[in-house]
Amino acid sequence: MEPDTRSRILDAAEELLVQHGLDGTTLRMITAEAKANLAAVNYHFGSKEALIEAVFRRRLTWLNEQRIATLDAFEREARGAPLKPRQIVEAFFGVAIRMAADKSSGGQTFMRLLGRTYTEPTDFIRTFLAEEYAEVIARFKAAFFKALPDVPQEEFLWRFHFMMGALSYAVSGTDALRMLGPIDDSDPEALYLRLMSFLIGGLRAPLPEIQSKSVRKTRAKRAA
Amino acid sequence: MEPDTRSRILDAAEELLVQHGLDGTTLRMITAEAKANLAAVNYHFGSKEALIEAVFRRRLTWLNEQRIATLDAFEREARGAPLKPRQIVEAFFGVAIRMAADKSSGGQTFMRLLGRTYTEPTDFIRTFLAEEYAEVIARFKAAFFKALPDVPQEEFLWRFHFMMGALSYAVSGTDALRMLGPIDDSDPEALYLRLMSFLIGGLRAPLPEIQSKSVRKTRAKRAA
DNA sequence: GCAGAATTAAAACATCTGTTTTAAACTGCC
DNA sequence: GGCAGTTTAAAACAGATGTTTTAATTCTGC
Repeated sequence: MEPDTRSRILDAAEELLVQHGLDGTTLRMITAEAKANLAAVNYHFGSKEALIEAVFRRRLTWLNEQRIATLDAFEREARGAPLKPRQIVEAFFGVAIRMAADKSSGGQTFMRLLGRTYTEPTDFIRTFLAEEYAEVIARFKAAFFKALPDVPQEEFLWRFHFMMGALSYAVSGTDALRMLGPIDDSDPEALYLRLMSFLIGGLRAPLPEIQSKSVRKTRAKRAA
Repeated sequence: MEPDTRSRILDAAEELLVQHGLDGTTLRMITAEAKANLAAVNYHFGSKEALIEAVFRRRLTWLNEQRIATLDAFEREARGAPLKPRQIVEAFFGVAIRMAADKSSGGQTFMRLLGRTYTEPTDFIRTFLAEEYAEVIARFKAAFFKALPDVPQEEFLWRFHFMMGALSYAVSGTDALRMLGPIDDSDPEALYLRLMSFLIGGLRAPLPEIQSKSVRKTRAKRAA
């Protein structure tokens, strides 16, 4: 209860949002948890939407700065040479999962919230995410294309998307995971290693032989 | 408008649920879309929860039957020998993504809904999903352990979880994907090939060297 | 110590939610 | 044709939601 009302509301909102989702979390739940008055949300943030945006911005800005800083460090070290795929994956996904592992700073809660919201954006959160991600995505696309020039752009974008999905589930909490059976998720370092192996394996997998639709049709005809 | 009220409600609900989520979809939205009366939902299904459950059950039961049937076919063909990992991935994830690609039967809508709901289960939907998945998970776990006896169980469960995440994003619609840049998602067959490559690459990646926490501590001490 | 601003508190607002009730319309069957 | 059961229609219900209003309280600079 020590911090000021505004911070208490942010923390409570973050915690509750990851548990109950954007629509499922009410202002009354938040203010009760934060031991603040109901009207305090609209006073400090203006609206529920603005509060949610503030919850995201607080952590996401920092996360993406970390990603870029890590990428910068690797590139400085490489002196113009392409990075190893492993380094790029580390800078983007490794940083994220380390943040998720950081219980003390509340990063765990946030990463679950982010992964959860990513596939179900409300209109206002979608535009917000696009802004917040624009720079970091441009940087990582460039780094990847430089590191793996033989991988077509489109192929890479899909793989990046798949990797985001794996990351999301990795940090999404264990409800879905427990369905698979008894499993230990208490070791964040182990999770980090597991996810990195998986992602790099997927990223470096042999390219599928994709033919354009028109080619497929032509060949099908010829075969017939 | 041709089919009966009950079916119209199911279709409308499925469509709206994937767009607005479980809480974000109201009965009034559903009945308006279905051109039915508000009370028809409670008349035909009893409650909103029961309607949602019906939406899931209608497709999920069929999907999991398909998965098991495909696995059965492969195992019959193998005559007791372990399946190839590629076959098992095909039976579980390939079937799912093919269902998602099937626009005519509404499978596309449903797979997006499923992927979206998987990480944010309400209590009632969590228990429902656990029931509905129990058999199929047991079957696939067994098949995988037989095919890859060198992979520790825990490692495999995590990878399976990651693969579910990749599948989820693969079918989750393209809002998140478009953030990455202009990309063509109109070819379901290409998506299928891409995802399969990625999944198998991740599944067969080198195992990470994970030490137990206690070992890590010991080594850290020794190094100091 | 006090005026003025910033913050908190409490109550009320209109609106929307899922559900229920009541009545009307339809359907199949003798 | 008329009557049972089934389905739709329309209205109303209690409760919850985000927001606003009004008043009290606390904080800040002088």
